[in-house]
Formats: sequence, C-alpha cells, structure tokens
Amino acid sequence: MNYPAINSWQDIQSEILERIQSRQWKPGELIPNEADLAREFGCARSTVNRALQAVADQGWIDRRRKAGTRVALHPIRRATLDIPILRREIELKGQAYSYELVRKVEGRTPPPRVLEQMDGDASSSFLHVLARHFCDKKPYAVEDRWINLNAVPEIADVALESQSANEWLVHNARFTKAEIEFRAVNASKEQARLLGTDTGSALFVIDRGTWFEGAAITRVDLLFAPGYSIKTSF
Amino acid sequence: MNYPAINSWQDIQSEILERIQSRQWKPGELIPNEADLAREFGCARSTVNRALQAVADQGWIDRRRKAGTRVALHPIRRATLDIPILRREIELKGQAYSYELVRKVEGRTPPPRVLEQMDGDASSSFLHVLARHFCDKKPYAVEDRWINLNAVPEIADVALESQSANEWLVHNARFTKAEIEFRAVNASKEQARLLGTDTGSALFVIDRGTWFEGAAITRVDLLFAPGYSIKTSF
DNA sequence: TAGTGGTCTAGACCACCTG
DNA sequence: AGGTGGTCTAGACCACTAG
Repeated sequence: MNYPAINSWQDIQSEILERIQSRQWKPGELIPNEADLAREFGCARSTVNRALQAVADQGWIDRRRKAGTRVALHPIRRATLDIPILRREIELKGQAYSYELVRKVEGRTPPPRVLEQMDGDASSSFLHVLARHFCDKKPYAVEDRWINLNAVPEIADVALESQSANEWLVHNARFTKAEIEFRAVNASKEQARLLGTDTGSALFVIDRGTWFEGAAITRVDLLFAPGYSIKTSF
Repeated sequence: MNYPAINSWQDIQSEILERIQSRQWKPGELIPNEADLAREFGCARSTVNRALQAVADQGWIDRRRKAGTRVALHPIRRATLDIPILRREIELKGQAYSYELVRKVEGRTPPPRVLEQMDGDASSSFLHVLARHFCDKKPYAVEDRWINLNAVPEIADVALESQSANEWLVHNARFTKAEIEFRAVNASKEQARLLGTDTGSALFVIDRGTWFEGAAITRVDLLFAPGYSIKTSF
C-alpha cells in the first residue's frame, strides 16, 4: 500500500486538523512551534506557516508571537457566506430575473433606526428607494433602500426604473467599509402585498450598510419571500 | 509629507483594491501578471502572489493559470460570520447563561425535511432533543436537535439535563463536513410558548448539520427569540 | 530579553491550461 | 508549446510580547 507523502501545505493542514479533531492536541493546548513542525514534516518553515495560517483562518487555532500556537477552546465558529447579487443569483439558476421600481422619494427623513445606522444628522439629505426583484415573474425580494445624497449626489438623476439602485451602486460607488446584518421580521402589510404573501409572514432580511471614508453611502434592507434561505458548507 | 512605502503584501493588496475600485482596472479586464507587478512594486513575485491570493479570496478577481488574472465581473461579496456558541456569546456580554432540557425522546422518526437532510433511511435510529437557552433568565433560543444514534451511540446515556447536547457534541464528536443554513420562520405555538413570545412571531433560525465520513451525526435548528440578529463587517 | 510567529527574498520547479 | 499562477525552499530580518 502506498501512502501519500506529506509535503504540500494542504497535506500539513489536513494533518494538523486531524490531530486537533482526534484530540491528540486538546483544546487550549500549546502545539509545537513552526520550526519543530517543519523538522517533523521534513519541509521548510514557510510551508508549515502557510498551513497554520489557513487553519487559524478557519478558527481552529489561536496564534500569538512569543506565546505560540494553541488549539482554540471553542471550535466550529467561522463560516464564509457568499452574499448574493440578486440578478446573478437568479440567472445562475437558469431563471428569469426582472426588476420593478415601486417608488423613489427624495427629501424624506429615514426612520430612527436607519438614521442612527447611517450616522445621519439633520443636515443630511436622503433618497428613499423601494423596489421589487422577481424570479420567473414571481416576487422574490423587496429592496428597501436609503441613500445619502451628500455622498452620492449623482444617483438622484439616474433613472432607477430599469436598473436597480443596487446595481448602479455596485458599479459606481466605492466603499471602504461595509456591514452586513441578518435578521427575521414579520411582513408589514405593504411588504406582504409586494411579496404576494400574508401579513405577518416571517421574512429573512439581509441588511447592508456601506461607507466611504467615514461617510455613510447607503443602507439597504433586502426582504426575501418566505422559503428563502442562505447556506454554506465546509 | 511622508508617504508610506509600498512593500508589504498588505500594501500591495490595498493598491490592487484601489485600482479595481477606482475602475483603473475594469470588470472583466486582464491585469498585469505577477512578474510584471513585482517589477513595478519593486518586490519579490511571492509577495505579489500573497497579495493577489488575498484579493482573490475576497472575490474581487479570478485567477487561472495561463489565462492570467481578471477583475471579477460581479464583485461577489464574501462575508465571514462567527457562529455563536450560545453559552459563550451570552457570557461574553457579561450576562448569565442558563440551560434547560425540555424533553429528550429516543426512537422517533424525524420529520421528512430533517430526515432528508440527514440522508436518513428507515433503519436509522434517532434521538430528539428539545431544549432552551436563557440569557439572564429570559428565553434566548430554542434548540431543536436530531442525533443519529448509529453514529454517536454514547450520547443516549449522557444526562442532558445540565449540559446542552451542543456542548457535549462539540467536545466529543468529530466531523468532517458541516453545513450551516440561515432562515426565518413563523413561531409555532410551542416555540412561541418556549420563547415567551407570540405564535407567528418571526424567528431567526440557524440550522446546522454535521457529518463524519459521510454519515450524518446531527442536525440542529437554533430558533432565536425576536430581536436577534447576526452581524459582520469588513 | 529572548522566543515565537509574520514576512520578505531570490530562485526554482511544476501543474495547468489556452492558443 | 509556452505562459501563467501555485508552491516549495533556505535563509534572513523583524514585530510582538511573555516572562
């Protein structure tokens, strides 16, 4: 029988994970330093380093200079999600995407929660956009967006009838910081109507905010029709 | 005025992102190869490689041998979430965590959705656990869990009155594959009662499944009381 | 202050894939 | 066939921080 050699950083990563998951290295325990592992595996220290960095990124170990590397006390804690761009998500499933602007209102003040999230003050000027995304002509998600016109004045002149504000912003606005929040809400009467469901239905919400150099650009709630879920595996 | 030098891989990463976000390099466009960039930045190719790999991990560029590196057409936003371990999440906020087993039933068959998710067949034997997690004595989440006894027979004998099945499994069961799904559901009558809320309230759900070498170990729904959200920023 | 991880370099070989 | 990214090496210096 031929066993695979251990020399690539992926092999070393597997071996490290194996030792952690088999509890040969227990939670909280200090593991050998990079130089020792390199000797053990017969490879360069940088190869071990690459492997350990990958393991650390997944949350299995904690590394600190001088203190060394320890097995994390609480494993399984990190998941990477791909945040969908609706048009693409739907077209990738081979279904037809469409979009409809419900209304676009300039000069209104956002509700307190949004205002606070956007670090807004009384002098700020906002654009509110409400729109629908469809999958094969069935309502898929409602987009409820506030845009800071002080940060992106150009968008006031863009016709959002055919292109979603999201797409315009993706292609035209840069950001330096973003925040994403996931929640569940009961559908309001209007939301239910727009999604073709019942008032009170549980909606999955992706709430995203973006900033450019400290100034809030936009805050958007995407409210998905019942049945939607977002998944990841590792 | 003193400008920072460009030589660390993080600096190069910033410069790359800057060029993409400023549309100096446009979506779909081929960017210079590693060797050229290394010459431009006056550093080793491996340093450029490190930077480009990081940028690729974030979804901004697509890289293929021979074909080169292109700016992604659809900047996929990738978010890294820390999945909470309830006891830890609550204690980190400085609040009191407690746990209550509601019931533990052996030998029942899971509902169709769960059975399918667990690749279960008629011969499998399951343990069903329903429990509550509290934060400062207020209901925080309901844990609705199915465990494959063929895979983890030991747990049948563990008293789950004081320790949650989650904690037992974290410390005693290895897994090779995991899946996490986020949804929203309307609270059932029992769920509402357990969470001290109204029937039909929108609950945020984290649904997690783990496998060991192809065999499903456990599937758990964590249903959070209204107001819960999970966040990330980058 | 000394041990650890973090990073950079210069060079090399190779896997992959497009043209 | 040849160009590109993926990876490994051996060595070096540095940043951080525990003791």
